[in-house]
Amino acid sequence: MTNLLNGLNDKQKEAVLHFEGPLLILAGAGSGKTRVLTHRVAYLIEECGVSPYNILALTFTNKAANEMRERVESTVTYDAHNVWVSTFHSTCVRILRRYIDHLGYDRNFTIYDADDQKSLMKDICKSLNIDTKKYRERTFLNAISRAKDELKTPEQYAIEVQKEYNKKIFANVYKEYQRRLKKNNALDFDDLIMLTVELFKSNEEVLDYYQDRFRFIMVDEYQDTNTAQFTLLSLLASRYQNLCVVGDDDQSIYKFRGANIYNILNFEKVFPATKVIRLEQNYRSSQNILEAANQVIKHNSMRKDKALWTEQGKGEPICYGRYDNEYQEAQGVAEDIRKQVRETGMSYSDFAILYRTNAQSRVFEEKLVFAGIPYRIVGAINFYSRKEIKDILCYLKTINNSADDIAIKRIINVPKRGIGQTTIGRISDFALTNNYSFFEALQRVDEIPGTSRGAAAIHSFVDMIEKYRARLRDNFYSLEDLMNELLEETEYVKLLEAEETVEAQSRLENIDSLLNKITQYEEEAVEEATLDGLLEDIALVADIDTVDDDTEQVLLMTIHSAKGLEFSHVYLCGMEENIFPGAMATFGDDESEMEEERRLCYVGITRAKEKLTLTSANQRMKNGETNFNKPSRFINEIPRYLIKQTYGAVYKEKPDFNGVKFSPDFSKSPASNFSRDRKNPFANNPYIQKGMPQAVEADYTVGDMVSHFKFGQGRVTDMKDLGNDKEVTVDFEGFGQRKFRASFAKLKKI
DNA sequence: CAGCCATATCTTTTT
DNA sequence: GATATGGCTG
Repeated sequence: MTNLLNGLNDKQKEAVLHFEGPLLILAGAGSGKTRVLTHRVAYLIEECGVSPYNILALTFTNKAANEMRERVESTVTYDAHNVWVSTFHSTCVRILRRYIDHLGYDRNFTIYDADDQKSLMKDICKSLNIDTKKYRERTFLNAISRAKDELKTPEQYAIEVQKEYNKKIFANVYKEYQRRLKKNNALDFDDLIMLTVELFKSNEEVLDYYQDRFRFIMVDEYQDTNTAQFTLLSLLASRYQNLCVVGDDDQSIYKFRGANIYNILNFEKVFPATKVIRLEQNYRSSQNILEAANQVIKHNSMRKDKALWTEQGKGEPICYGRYDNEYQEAQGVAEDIRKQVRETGMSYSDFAILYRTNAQSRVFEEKLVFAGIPYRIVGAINFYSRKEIKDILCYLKTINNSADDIAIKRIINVPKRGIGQTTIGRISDFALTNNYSFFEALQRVDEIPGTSRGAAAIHSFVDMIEKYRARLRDNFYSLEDLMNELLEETEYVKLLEAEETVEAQSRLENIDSLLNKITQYEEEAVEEATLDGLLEDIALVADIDTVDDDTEQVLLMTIHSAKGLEFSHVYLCGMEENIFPGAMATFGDDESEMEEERRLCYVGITRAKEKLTLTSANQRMKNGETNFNKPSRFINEIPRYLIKQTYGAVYKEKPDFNGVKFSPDFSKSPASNFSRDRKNPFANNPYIQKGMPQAVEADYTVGDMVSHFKFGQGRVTDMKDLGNDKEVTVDFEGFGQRKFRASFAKLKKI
């Protein structure tokens, strides 16, 4: 008992010692919430006699679940593995695998990822004659996802929007989408939650069983729950009312995914007996970092007022580096990391580079490779969404679930078998009119007119799939053998080997990793290793789940992915208006969007333990356009005395831009906030006087000597007219020939 | 049917 | 810049 409370502060102890009834823990960043949760699990088991079997702990990522499971197992002395620690989605899959037949689905259902959803939506738009130029697939999918977050069925959705004429099409699409999912025996991510709720609501015995099983429920990152998840929790907890949720409204950053902030703000209203405990002492960050975070988040109006404090010292100042462009920014960060590692002996794993959008990772990757720094990019392209991996998984999905049209269509002609778009179209139409699945239509290919050319290939494809199905059904071989034989028979590997390119080589390596994953799954499977178990394992992993904290590598990821993690040194990069906060939040008319961006900034800042570095670039390429953005407003929201502007090398070297001095106020960059496009680079440039001809006038010409701030003196050897600009070629002493845009290079005639 | 090139459009953020 | 689509040719 005593060691359960060792080293905990009074508030933490109070939370750990809470036994029955609803509990809301408002836990600020770094306030030791995981510790509280695990110790409370131990307390319930060891002091209150609760069976581990009756405890459920829910998280959002597998990484968080694994960490909590490990900590529970090392804290609790017996039977800890019986505690159900899992993500919302895995929990629901587990329940649905047992009972989904009550809802008219088959128990070996497939889980669709974003790619599969999009393919399905494409098919639907085609068959409903919807112009995807006018309405993009994503638009529908987003609307459907939001509806499901709110537990709205297609029928309810249709009733709700019947007065809005332009929404009618959405209702139709949603209805068709859901119909096709069911026909394919497939569920999307949102279905996992929504259908579990539906199951509980429609089936008293099932609900009864789980209510009794999960007598004590704990939820991490509660601020990110949506309405469906909240309903799920209320249903489960309604009998015993032992629901303990931990969250921080200041860290709510998933509104776009349907997170409902009122779940946390109104928790006490829904559960009137709630005990509320606030954890405000931070154990993670230095005082300077915490102060910066507090000051930034203070600018939000829609929040529960609170302030984190720490007993730690002030620590290092927050550094701000301002660079000319994103390449210099990345180089500056890479150099800084290398310097720190060399001088202080820190490990590369102590560093994280965080940014707002995945697109920003590319330049960092380039510079880290060049600097020889080991790194790992989290997110961006998930391992399982690589082409070769998806192809092979779709073979497995096809074998597992014959109703999954999307999977079959993806691989029916991969590798090339001479089954083209027209043939697939004919089969698809045939399937639709006769209400067959795509695979059933393939089996009846001889009845379909106009498909004779591909018929032989289709027969052998069908035979192959059926062969694997039969062997798997008869337990003929392991998943590993299955996959090896599949790779052999389809010649997938052979064809890649024949390519002899670097790209093919990396694809082959990825296939090897997938094979390893399969072997590992079979070895570690708790219950029987099955094909749909494997596919589900794969469908529900996020990229962040596979990150190993002990590997010597710098981590690069979005701030969203970094939630829940901590690092000694954090670089928050791309701190510019229109990047962070993003343009959507700035130009939208919804103040709450800006507040969400600010919370995201708060999350980013509070990831840092010892040192925080902010960077911005004056100029940045976005969607093939060069943008000039002001430094982020969030930088200005941090008190100046906390910030040390360090290696803004360019800022020092070039104190002016087109002759206008930089203001000492970070935000008042003269060249701020206009963007230019390729065709008309000066359209929005405030430095081009109105009425002036748009073409750039240069006071030098071929043969003239000019000077450049970096390369020194040189002779102009060529000038090419680009319409609105000129390309100038200069031969420098010592640097050779360089090409410039006259508008950018500030060349002076001498 | 497959492979190549031109073009359009785009970006938040993810289980 | 990168990716997805559409049209053309062999």
